[in-house]
Amino acid sequence: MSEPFYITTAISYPNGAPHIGHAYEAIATDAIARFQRLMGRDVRFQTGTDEHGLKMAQKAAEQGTTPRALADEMSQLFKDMCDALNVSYDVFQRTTDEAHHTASQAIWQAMEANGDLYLDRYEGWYSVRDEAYYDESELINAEDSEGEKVRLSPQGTPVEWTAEESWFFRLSKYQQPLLDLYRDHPEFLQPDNRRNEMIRFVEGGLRDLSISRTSFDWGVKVPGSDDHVMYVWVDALTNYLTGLGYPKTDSDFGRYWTLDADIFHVIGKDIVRFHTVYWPAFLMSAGLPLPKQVFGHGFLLNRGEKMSKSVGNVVDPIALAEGFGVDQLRYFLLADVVFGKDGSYSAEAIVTKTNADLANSFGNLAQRTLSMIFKNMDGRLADGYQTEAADNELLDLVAKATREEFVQAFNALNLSGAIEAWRRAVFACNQYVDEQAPWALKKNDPQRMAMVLMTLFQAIRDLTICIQPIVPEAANQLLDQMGIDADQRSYADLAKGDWYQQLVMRDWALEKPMPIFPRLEIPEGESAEAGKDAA
RNA sequence: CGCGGGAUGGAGCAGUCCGGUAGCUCGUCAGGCUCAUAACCUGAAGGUCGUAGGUUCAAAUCCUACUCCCGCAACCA
Repeated sequence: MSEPFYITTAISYPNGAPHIGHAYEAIATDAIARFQRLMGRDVRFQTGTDEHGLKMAQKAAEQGTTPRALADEMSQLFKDMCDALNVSYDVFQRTTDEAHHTASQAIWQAMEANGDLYLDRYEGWYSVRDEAYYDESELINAEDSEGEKVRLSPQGTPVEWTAEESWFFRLSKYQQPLLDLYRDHPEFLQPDNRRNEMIRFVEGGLRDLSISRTSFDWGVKVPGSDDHVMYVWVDALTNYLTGLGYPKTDSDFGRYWTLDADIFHVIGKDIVRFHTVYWPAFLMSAGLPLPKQVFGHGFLLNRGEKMSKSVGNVVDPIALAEGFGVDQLRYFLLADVVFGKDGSYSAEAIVTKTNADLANSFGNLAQRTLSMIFKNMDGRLADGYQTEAADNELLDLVAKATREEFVQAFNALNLSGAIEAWRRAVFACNQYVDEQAPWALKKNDPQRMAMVLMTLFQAIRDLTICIQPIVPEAANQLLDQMGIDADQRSYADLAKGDWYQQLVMRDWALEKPMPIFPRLEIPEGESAEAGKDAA
């Protein structure tokens, strides 16, 4: 059996509809999962929703519904989004599932058995209106209507010194083990700048963490303390174990969550602390293996501005996918945004990028090639294929790009770099078409024309297999058109050459080719705005 | 001294860790081709790589100071 590879997105907090950022994370993680499958790994891919906590309870109260009903409704939206975007998850884990409560309580008890939990009082500045504690340093000094000095929360609500009984986790105990982890395993937290941030944070000292609440009850009950629910992050992080069957060891948990397994969390840069400080500390405490890598990706900005509901620039990812195409959206986000950095998107950027790369360069390359084969060779592949130097050069270049450059960049999580390597190979193919001018050969050297078209057919097959993780749907369609068997599309198959002869032997014939990437138009209004920006 | 990110041809970006002819896309201009999705190919113009110093034979890249922009400041990907 092939090597296990466990990859997850963060679970989304569904107190609002999914936005482009959720879509970005799901798509990026999906691309990596698909890539690893094509590399022959036994991939387990999980995503889901984190449905507990105060905000969900508040939101439900506002809407006059129950937290459970709200969670059901909102969670479904996230699942629908993943499905709409071709996200190939194996498990969609909800934290309200019964099994998840069991798992969370199990890890709690494991931490408790290790002596890392204790009951104490949590004291701090509490805002009743926000239902949240604030640090002294966050408070704002102000005066009330009578001119009395008062302290306000960052949201401008009154705060009072409050004490609440709470369970604590001995996070302080794990300061050095965590620093050792960052030092000995720099790959644990990527990109590097995020790791440096965390090292600085941990070096600054870790306080024990309050990990239970008594002020509301929408959460996982603390074992033995029925009036306490777990701090949402304790239960949220545990979802990565739940979906594998933890605490049962004879489950997938025993296969994917082991000391030497690849365990990979893809998360947003805002929650790096939870995944690289709290999570490994919890796992160490519970005596469980740690993830191999946590990757904090960047945020997407709408035309360079942060998305916000008040500005009204929050975009529904499903609407984007419907407007521009799922593969187009995926391609844009993965090719145009450097993985790990913030990126910017806009309708015209998506249209420009995907038209240039997918429709004009790659789609048109496939279309012009397949059309010529269809029209001039009855859609059949030439038997007795004889190459010349130029053909070999092109095929070598494509092989190098798809089997080496793309794979190396992808393994290094340089997704845009991988796509860049692929794109350069596409350019080389178009260049080759121009130099060889098969339409001219058609008149004076049909033999040679056939060889040129066969060279292109092979190059396109390689390019299409290569790009599957990014644009799975279109790649499948094209490979279908080209007669490539579904079980001959892995990266291992790239190095094999017998597929061509197989097609010849079975007298396979191409049908009239259909363009896979139509050109897109910039929507009305968007282009006007672009003009305004330029002026 | 709160923390972090950014400043590279008209626009958007890569390159900065590991100094050595400044790269990509879009846009513009000129030419070629006509197989193809008004697509493709070639060439050109356009940058003192935020500012000022420093190290070096050599700095976008290392060091120092400064300016401007943008995020964050314990639960928003």
